[in-house]
Amino acid sequence: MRQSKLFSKTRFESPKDEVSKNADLLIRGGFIFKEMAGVYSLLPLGLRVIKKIENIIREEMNSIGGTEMKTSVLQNKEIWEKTNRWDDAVVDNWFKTKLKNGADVGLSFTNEEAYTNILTQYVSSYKDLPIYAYDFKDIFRNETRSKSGILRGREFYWKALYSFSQNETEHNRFYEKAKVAYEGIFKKVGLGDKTYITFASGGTFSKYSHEFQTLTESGEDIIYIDEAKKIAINKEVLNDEVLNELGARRDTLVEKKAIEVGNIFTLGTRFSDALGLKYKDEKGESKQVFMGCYGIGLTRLMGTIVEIFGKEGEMIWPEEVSPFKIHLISLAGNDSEVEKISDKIYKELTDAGIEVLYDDRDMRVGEKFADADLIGIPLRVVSSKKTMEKNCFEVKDRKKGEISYLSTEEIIKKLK
RNA sequence: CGGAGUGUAGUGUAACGGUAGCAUUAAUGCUUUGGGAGCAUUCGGUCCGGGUUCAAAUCCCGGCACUCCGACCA
Repeated sequence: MRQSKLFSKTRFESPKDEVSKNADLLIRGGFIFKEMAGVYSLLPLGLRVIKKIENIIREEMNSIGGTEMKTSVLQNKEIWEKTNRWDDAVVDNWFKTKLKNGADVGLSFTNEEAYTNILTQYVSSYKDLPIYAYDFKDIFRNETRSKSGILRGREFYWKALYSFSQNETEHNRFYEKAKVAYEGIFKKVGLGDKTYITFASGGTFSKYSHEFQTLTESGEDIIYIDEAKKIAINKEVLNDEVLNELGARRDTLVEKKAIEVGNIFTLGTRFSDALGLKYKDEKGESKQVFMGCYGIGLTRLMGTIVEIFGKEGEMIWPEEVSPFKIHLISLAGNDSEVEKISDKIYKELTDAGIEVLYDDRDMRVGEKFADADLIGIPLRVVSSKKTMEKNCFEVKDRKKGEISYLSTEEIIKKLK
């Protein structure tokens, strides 16, 4: 993409109404636009990052048997009354509205009811199970206080997968697979070494749920890490009994702040009971479907990546989620020869299937480099009179801080 | 929802109750071109509603919005 066609502009100064690093850098880089507290639009660059994350998650979900679909945002009150989650006294962060005919509808704050209800139509035999269905969706939560930029918004984008199994044994097998898939996701988006699988409170059907917590000072959660076991325990469930059970010792635990970037938990039959999701087993006996839930907030994940990799006035995206692979900067000035060469490498890289943000604007170097620092693409390629004379391009690995001089072919090779 | 703070141009900031200024952006021209360049000209603003006053960005009341701390986070 030619940067001259990118309508978003970087900002020299921090917005005065944001304190969190993620919102500061994402707004300054032109990734998001603040609509109101806790509500942000995704600009072209931000959407590209989200799509990258989305594809990473999609691949992992599909690899463990997930089937993608899309549930509606408008929700039917009757369904939620059956699970006792319509009443504001029970769930206080609903956004609710009315149809013209006066009927109440809600905007999805989660998806258990929708999936369970849909599947009552389609599941009748043990042969229909298991089912692993998921969607990417805008979710609405009427938080009393949104905070920390895009980490806790009133409207956000998430992935939720629901597993429907014949029984707990079958459920547990998938649950363990989901854990591995989640680890793969966080590794791929660049958070692997800072993200810990964390024991958290479970609910009716299991002792624990598992959260994926990424260590950072800007986190809201307190967790206790056992570095040797590579696990963590959420402060909310930490007690002697739990320590005993997990074989951990208090004196080896380290207290850390973290952001919950994902969670998986066992739902059991709570929703299938309430909504009548049953199947007939081999003997013709009626059984309740056993459920699990697996969530990741994509917008929160993007914010977390910025918290981890952002510095003052500078961002370096992990390669897998970077909006483009290469930031090509042309320092042509008035030199039409340099411009020709810049256009040429842009075309060659693009033709090779590489995503390039091409800074073809007529601006000074300082400004172009400052923009590149904010936009955060990890690989920067400069085309200038200097590089033209050397018959190559300057390639900077921004993460390592290394500069090399390569031909177009060598750059393509480097990215393959 | 409780507490604290803040609302001035697209952005960031000044102004004792007395001419709304500076920087940046944008526009035009000339110069400049490897880290937010220089000169000149131009455009653009006091959150909303009420009150006090000869006079309100400034004081008072109400509303709205935003930030932070706490509570909450299925």
